Amino acid sequence: MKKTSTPYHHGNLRKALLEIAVELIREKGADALTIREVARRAGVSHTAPYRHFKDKASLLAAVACEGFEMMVKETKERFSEIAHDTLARLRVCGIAYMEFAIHNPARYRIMFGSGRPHIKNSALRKASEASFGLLLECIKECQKEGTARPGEPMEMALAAWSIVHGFSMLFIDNQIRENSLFAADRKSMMDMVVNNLYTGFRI
Amino acid sequence: MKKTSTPYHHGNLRKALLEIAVELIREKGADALTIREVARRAGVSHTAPYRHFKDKASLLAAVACEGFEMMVKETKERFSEIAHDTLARLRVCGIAYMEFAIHNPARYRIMFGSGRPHIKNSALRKASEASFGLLLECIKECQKEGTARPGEPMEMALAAWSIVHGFSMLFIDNQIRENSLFAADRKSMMDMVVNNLYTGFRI
DNA sequence: ACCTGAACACCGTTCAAGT
DNA sequence: ACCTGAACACCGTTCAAGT
Repeated sequence: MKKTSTPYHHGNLRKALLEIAVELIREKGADALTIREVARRAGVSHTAPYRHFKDKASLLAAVACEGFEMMVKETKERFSEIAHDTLARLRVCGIAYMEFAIHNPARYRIMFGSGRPHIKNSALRKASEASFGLLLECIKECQKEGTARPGEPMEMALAAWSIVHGFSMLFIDNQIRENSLFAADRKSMMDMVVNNLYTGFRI
Repeated sequence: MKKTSTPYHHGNLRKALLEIAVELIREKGADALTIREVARRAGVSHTAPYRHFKDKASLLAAVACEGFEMMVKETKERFSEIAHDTLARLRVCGIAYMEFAIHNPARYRIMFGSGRPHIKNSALRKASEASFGLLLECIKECQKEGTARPGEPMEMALAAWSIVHGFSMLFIDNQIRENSLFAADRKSMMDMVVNNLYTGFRI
């Protein structure tokens, strides 16, 4: 009756822990993410997670890392669905970013979590830079084709990142929705954001 | 030897607790903000704070509230220092916002803290709306004078808020500085942000 | 009114010990 | 290798009791 994986060993505890962590945050908020509760749900002792993650911060870093990878993947999928139009791609870059944040608020908050204790995690850094790189490339392509004004691409990417990140944060923290000052729905608010960045305030 | 305030009663515990809370976050990060540690530093039992704040979230809400009031005050002070130039005021609105965030990162993070548990606090909401109102008025004035393009002011204010909030968050979470992709200093990065919003990406 | 101390039900982390 | 249980030093919150 012995298989390669026994009932005693959990098989893929690491993966299970990550899934449970996200579940937990989604269900009960960031404060409910407790290493002991994750272990409980996994049916494992509260010290078992320490075999897979150095500490709580490392668990959070892993969740964040997955998040950036998901974001990049989703954005690329959208790219392949549209014609090769540089401006459309730039727009998709922003929209996909905000939609990811809004659809995965718990995870997104961890990705940019307070006090960034886990930023020195190198896998996480690499994943986050890949996401930024996508944006940067889009801007450069637009400039090459003449659909965006000339200018330092890095500066423009920073502005673009700021606006989509700012909107996402404000939205998921209910700083916008509950204000009731904004009548518009999600979709049109996201359009507003990218349109305003493209058009600017100048006359 | 009896004065109006005895050594037994603390006098102004509430105020002291708020100050200590900010100190604590600045020194040791958000995780170190513990109601027990605040009480310890105030030289008071760990349950005394509950006389002044319903729970930890209420303490945080009070800290956040003070923050918005400080931000509005600082922005208005800058207004009075410059000529009455609508566009300059709009710019100052953004710069003052980002500078407040960067100079008070701990407090700023609480103001937009994860999971907004205290947003239903009405004093906090009022203070935050006052800050947004300032921005909204600036935009309307610019439109009246023809220094900003026409358009729904609310939408434009949301875009402006998003970009300065996004930049502030990215900066204080070291998502920008440690990237080392950006050679620029604080001051010129903030200029970049407002310039990009004003100019836009269009040709 | 304002403050205290004990108590309760939790945490994260460590470490010797088990299979 | 992987997991457990007890232990340590903490939390937030409640509540009867003191001045």
